Amino acid sequence: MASGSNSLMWFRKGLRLHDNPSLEYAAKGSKFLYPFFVIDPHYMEPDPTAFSRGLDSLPEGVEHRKLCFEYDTEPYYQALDEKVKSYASVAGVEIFSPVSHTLYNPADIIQKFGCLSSRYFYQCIQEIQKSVKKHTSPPVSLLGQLLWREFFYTVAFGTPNFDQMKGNRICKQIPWKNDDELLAAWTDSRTGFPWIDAIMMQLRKWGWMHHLARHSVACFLTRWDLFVHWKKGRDVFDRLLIDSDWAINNGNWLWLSCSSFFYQYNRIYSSISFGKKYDPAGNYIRHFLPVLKHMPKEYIYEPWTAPVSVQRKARCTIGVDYPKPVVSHDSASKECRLRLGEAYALNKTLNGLQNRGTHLNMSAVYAAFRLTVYEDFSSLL
DNA sequence: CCTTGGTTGGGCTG
DNA sequence: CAGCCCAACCAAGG
Repeated sequence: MASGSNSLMWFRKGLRLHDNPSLEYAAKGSKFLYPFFVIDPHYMEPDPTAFSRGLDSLPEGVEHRKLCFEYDTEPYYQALDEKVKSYASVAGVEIFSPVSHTLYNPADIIQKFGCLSSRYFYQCIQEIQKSVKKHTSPPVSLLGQLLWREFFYTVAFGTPNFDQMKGNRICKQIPWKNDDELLAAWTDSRTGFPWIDAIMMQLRKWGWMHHLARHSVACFLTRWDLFVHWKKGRDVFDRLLIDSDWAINNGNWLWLSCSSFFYQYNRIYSSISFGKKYDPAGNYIRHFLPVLKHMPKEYIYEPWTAPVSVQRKARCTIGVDYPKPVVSHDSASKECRLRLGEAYALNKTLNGLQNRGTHLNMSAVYAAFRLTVYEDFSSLL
């Protein structure tokens, strides 16, 4: 590109200066670089049909030779990029859009727009591991979490209708309930199961919770108790999580609902014993559900079992101050297992016709990981 | 064999 | 004897 030309740098998700090949390319040989960011309704209200101001807002008045932005595999951006390809050919603008290495990192930088490069983060982890004697390994380690990102990005991009049940060839077809009241109880922390309600409260208050907490509420909403469609929970997470990521969110809901990747539906996150294992005193529940603050720890995970005298002393009457369980756990979970068993049997007969189960193993994850050529970026440090 | 379960019962420690 | 850790078993689809 001859010097003296102008470049447009279109920031979408990756708002960062480090490891940003499109920004680097936009700056190279340009007389003027025009960075711009469009406030897109899609950011506020994820909706594939939402009106986008993306293209209408390209800065005018200046002749541009290059338009640079991060390539994005999410369907919303794929559709948008189609329009950009026609705009570019009319205007005679060169497009440069390398694959995204954006990482959503709410822990340190509270925002949604990926100020951290996954490749840079990978290098940081490598450096830290060199300096310590013992560390965990993939798949459960921090590095493992990066592998999952690459895996879900790869599968999501290669699977039509990845965010749907129907027409998604790796997704089990399961007759989920369409129960808006159960969904609302789950969303609004009114299920009567403190471990579940506390987690959903943290989601609404902080926009973030531990991933095993996410597993707990996803398991509860779908295959273990409420039998509500995983897409409904996916939408709530997508709207409320500050680190929401299309491929990872959908991938995990497919996983946790036993619709794909993982199928051992008898293996569950108990809404009572799972939290108790790590927090026997129930301090997490007390923090996010202050109404249960004075409930003795013997009852905090199952307050409906507390004698009335105990409830009165704790100033929390179940059914008045805090809801009774929205379902009877024993019969609800039994019903769920029955329905899943039937659905699985039916899916077996469908296999080969339309639905193909996907089995996950670590070698597939590593294969996806290698595609990202993280190793080439040691110079970033 | 598999990303991160639940339950039980034995054995150890204080 | 209480509290804790760990192994074994459970029930499973791809």
